[in-house]
Amino acid sequence: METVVKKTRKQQIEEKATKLFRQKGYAATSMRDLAQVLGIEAASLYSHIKSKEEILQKICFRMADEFFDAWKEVEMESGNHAAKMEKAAICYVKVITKNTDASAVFFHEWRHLSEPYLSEFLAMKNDYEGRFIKILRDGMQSGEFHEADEKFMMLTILSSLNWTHNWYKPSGNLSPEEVGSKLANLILNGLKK
Amino acid sequence: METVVKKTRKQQIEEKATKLFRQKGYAATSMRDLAQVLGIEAASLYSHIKSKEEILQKICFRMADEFFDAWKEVEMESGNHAAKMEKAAICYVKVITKNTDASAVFFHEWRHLSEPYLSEFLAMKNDYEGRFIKILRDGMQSGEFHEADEKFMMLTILSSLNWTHNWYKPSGNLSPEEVGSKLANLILNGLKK
DNA sequence: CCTACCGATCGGTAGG
DNA sequence: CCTACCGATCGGTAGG
Repeated sequence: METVVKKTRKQQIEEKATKLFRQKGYAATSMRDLAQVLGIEAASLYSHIKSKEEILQKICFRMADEFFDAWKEVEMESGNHAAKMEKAAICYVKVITKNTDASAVFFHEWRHLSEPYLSEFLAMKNDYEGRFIKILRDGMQSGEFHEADEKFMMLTILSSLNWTHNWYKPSGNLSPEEVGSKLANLILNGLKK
Repeated sequence: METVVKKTRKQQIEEKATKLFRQKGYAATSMRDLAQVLGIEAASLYSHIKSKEEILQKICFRMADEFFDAWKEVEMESGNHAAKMEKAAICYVKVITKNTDASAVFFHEWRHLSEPYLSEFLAMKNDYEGRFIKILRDGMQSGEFHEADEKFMMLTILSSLNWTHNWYKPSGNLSPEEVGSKLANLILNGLKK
């Protein structure tokens, strides 16, 4: 049923590297490990990529791009702040669940980026966190949300959303939308009846 | 005001290693890095420790022990399930905030443990998660909590609690108890008024 | 705790 | 994409 897309060697390298970086961590994954998975010699990798770190950069910045793309949909949400937060959670979780391997690398291995990529990455992260904070602040000002420390709230919410990369199984019975919606519901309404 | 405790060389090694493992990751930290921070030669480390991994084992299992110790206090809580969950959150967060460096290593670097330590570690993690699930299940059965997937709830709650290692500053104006209590409140009652 | 050193492995290049 | 190889660095040991 799926359209078979011919993958370039470079795409194959990035895909296998993503899996390995997730499993073993970036630093503990050698180019020889990667080559072996692809059935070629380590030296041959360098016909397609410039360096080990280049692969990490691709993974991290592609994920960042996807998160920013997803936000466009959030901006179209015209409901109240709770609806905006739910929409943000759903869009965010959709990006994560679409590629849990790349997400894991994105969340855990970015610190191995060298400058200036590291600074750029952190700036993007900060920007994104600010967007969540804005929803929280607006919702508090309008009286819709409880008053509380915005940053504390943002960190707590994002940690719940981020963690989905670690347990979401595309083969399970929850769609990305359902996961995002359920998470938003728990965050907004709480556990207690 | 603090009591000055004489630290053994071994303790100093473990302390500095914890900081480095957190900053750079376990795999990317070399024994020469560690020796340099201590002002000695890398070879000299081996008079005090058996191997690099032994340090990681100590960090991970000491944290695990502290989490289990903390649970004893949770068991003494005799209130309703919401009170039990709050108590569990507070005790858990207290352990994390007491040592954010070791917690970061505990949460991120355990996968570099070799067998049989890895299996033992995962078994303990599973045990601990089960304790949270039990509170959730009991609270649902008693009608105190909303019905929902227990595992999903547990993962969401724990991810919020775990993430405190990443932003808690002992120098800030929130005590560990306050952080745990606020997190529990957000989880139990939600963001919405 | 040091000097001296080990074999293994690392990311990457030259040249085909 | 391969063979052949580079200098650097790794965790760790021997012997003092």
